[in-house]
Amino acid sequence: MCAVTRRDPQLRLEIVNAARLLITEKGVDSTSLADIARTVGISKGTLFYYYATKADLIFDVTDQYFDQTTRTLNAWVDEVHDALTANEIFSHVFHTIIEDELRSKLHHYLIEQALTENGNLKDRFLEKYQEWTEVIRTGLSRVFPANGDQEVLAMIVISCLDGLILQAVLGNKSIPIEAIVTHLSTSAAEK
Amino acid sequence: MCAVTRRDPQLRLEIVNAARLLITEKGVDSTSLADIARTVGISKGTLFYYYATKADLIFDVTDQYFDQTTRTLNAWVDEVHDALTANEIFSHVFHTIIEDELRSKLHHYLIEQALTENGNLKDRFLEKYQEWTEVIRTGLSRVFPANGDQEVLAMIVISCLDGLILQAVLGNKSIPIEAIVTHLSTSAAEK
Amino acid sequence: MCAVTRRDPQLRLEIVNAARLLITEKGVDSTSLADIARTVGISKGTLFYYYATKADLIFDVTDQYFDQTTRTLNAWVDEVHDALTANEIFSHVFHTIIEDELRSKLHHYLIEQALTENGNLKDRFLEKYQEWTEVIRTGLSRVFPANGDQEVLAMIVISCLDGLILQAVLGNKSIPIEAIVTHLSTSAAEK
Amino acid sequence: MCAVTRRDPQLRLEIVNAARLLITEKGVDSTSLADIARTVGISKGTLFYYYATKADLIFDVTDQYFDQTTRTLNAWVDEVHDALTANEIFSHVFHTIIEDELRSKLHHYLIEQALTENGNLKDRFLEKYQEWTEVIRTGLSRVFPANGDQEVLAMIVISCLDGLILQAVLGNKSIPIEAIVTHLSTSAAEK
DNA sequence: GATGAATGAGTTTTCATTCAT
DNA sequence: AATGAATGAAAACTCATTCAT
Repeated sequence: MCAVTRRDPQLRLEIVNAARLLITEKGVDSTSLADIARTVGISKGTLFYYYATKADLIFDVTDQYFDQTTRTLNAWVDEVHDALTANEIFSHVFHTIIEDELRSKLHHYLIEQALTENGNLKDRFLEKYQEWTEVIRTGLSRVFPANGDQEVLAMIVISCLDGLILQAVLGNKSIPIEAIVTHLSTSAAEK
Repeated sequence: MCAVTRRDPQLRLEIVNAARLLITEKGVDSTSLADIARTVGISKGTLFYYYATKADLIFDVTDQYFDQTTRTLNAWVDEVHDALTANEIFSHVFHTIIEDELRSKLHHYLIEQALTENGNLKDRFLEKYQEWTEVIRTGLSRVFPANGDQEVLAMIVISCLDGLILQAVLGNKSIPIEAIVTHLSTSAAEK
Repeated sequence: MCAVTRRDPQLRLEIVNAARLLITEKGVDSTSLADIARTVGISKGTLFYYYATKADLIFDVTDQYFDQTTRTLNAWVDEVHDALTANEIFSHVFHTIIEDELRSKLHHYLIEQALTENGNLKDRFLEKYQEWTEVIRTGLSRVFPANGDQEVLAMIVISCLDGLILQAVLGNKSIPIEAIVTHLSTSAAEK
Repeated sequence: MCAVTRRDPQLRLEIVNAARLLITEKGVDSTSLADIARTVGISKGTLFYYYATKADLIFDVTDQYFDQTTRTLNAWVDEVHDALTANEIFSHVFHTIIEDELRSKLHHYLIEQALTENGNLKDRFLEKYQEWTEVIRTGLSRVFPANGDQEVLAMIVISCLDGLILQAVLGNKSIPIEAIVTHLSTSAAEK
């Protein structure tokens, strides 16, 4: 109607949600625009009207994923307070992330897309990784005040998570999350 | 007739190498059999003569990758001896792995393929991860004898490596490898 | 949106007709989708838009053939009345069917396809044969009322027709249709 | 070795047998030369050495089939003597032919091939059909001496057989062979 | 005589994108 | 704004045939 709401934002959201759903199930390459259109219940023509190329749509899916991940991380950090031990926090975060198979798959499918495409998806991912590392660092600073190594520890935490996610997605059912968490939180405290 | 000389092994190797090269550059899905044939300098028919399906070819590429990775890991562990500190060993391994961008890309492209395909690639990856974890654990047991946490530490090391590789592949040029290595080897020693 | 007008029915019909024509000329296996698309004057992509697989298209060609055959048989039976002798009816039917070379070729090509493919084409053919036999039996019951052998005679008629069609398609120009018809109708009357 | 036995006749026979076997199972089009070579245990090169084209091989398969069929028919006719009734003979022949599913399939696959190819297979089939009709006529003349209609009856018998074979191959399990045979032999006798 | 590596023209199928309505 | 019919370029795969050894 008006210039601001060009292209019904509600439908736009539905498209992105459907795309994310299908990508999560099958990966970017195996998800066709016809699939997405069918899932939303619109025609391919309409889909094209909202997203001129598949890359544009993936862009928005990624954006949505980035925002959600960042919000989740921030929510965790906000919840950190004195009553919780480092071990408890780590344990909660590791379990939640590693056991969310759908999210993990999407994560890797989008990274794969970033590596393959020639656009700026790689840069956007890098930027996000820095942002997420910073959020984690902030959280760590509340648990272990006055410890110089927080940035390094944040990177270790994020890397470990990514690596464990990968194994979880591959089907590793016996990841010793508790032991890993204990090791990491102990080493953090001893610093 | 003779099973050993069936289908010129030299050409077979060339095909796998070309496939690995192209996959490393563009990913599995974006690498067509025509691309591979053209790179090797053979016809698509000949490629089919050597590999009846794309999956067969990917299988061998993966096999080759698995073998090389395992050999590299074993070589490192064999080199571990008293004169080296844990820090030195970790540093060497992390630098070598993280900075090998080609290998890292291939690693992720193959994992992506494992997640998407319906075959047994996931199982093969899982098996390899267990094997690699065990190799690392053996190495750690030489550096930190009589330490019960070696298995967990091995998983942390591998996960960290995977996570850092991912960021490296995405283009993160400022990974504080030394600091991370120091943190990990210190925490390992303190246990 | 509307199910009825989905995919221009006119073009759909043109495709089936072209497919039937080409199959009649060359058989199912020797008729490529590219041939059909070229004959209709559309792209292979458009052909796919109307028929996602070759099997789907063959299905419709077969359906059309079944319907036409059944209609023709029913029309004949409807025309049976007292003024006609059994010999006249048989003669008309045998001449019409045996001399329609195109129809006969299509018949055998489709049966061949039924024998080779793993789908349900065999079952559909069997069902149709039962239906056709029943139609013939109904016709016979009008010519030879109160004769218990009508079912057997119907099978003999259909089998004879199939066998003669086969020879006609192979090029036998001297099938003694009249003599055969006389023999069959006489034997039927004598029962 | 010598000019007469060029190309080991034994191997040639093995090739034809293997080809017939595979064609009987899957049809001509779905049987590749590689399949045949593999079944015989020779290379595709050797196969090509014996049969320069696939058509040549099919030619010999057909020849063999023609010879066997003619021999079988002749054997039946030779066995006809006074002690047997027409009904007994018909019954034996119909059962034997209709229930030999493999032979029936081969029969239709080869006819299909005759209709499709541009060679002289059609003519050869026609010739054989005339020969077979003549053999049957000879047999009938022993059972029903001094009956002018033997040629027509022979055609009816052959056509009926072809038609019934077709339905048998399609999977019709309830062909009333006895009733059909009785009808045919009675009508023959009444003439 | 026999081999099997190599080929290329062919097949069916897929799908992002375009565009007239 | 929305549609869906149409496209073309590409994909993986098949296989009869050729030919150097």
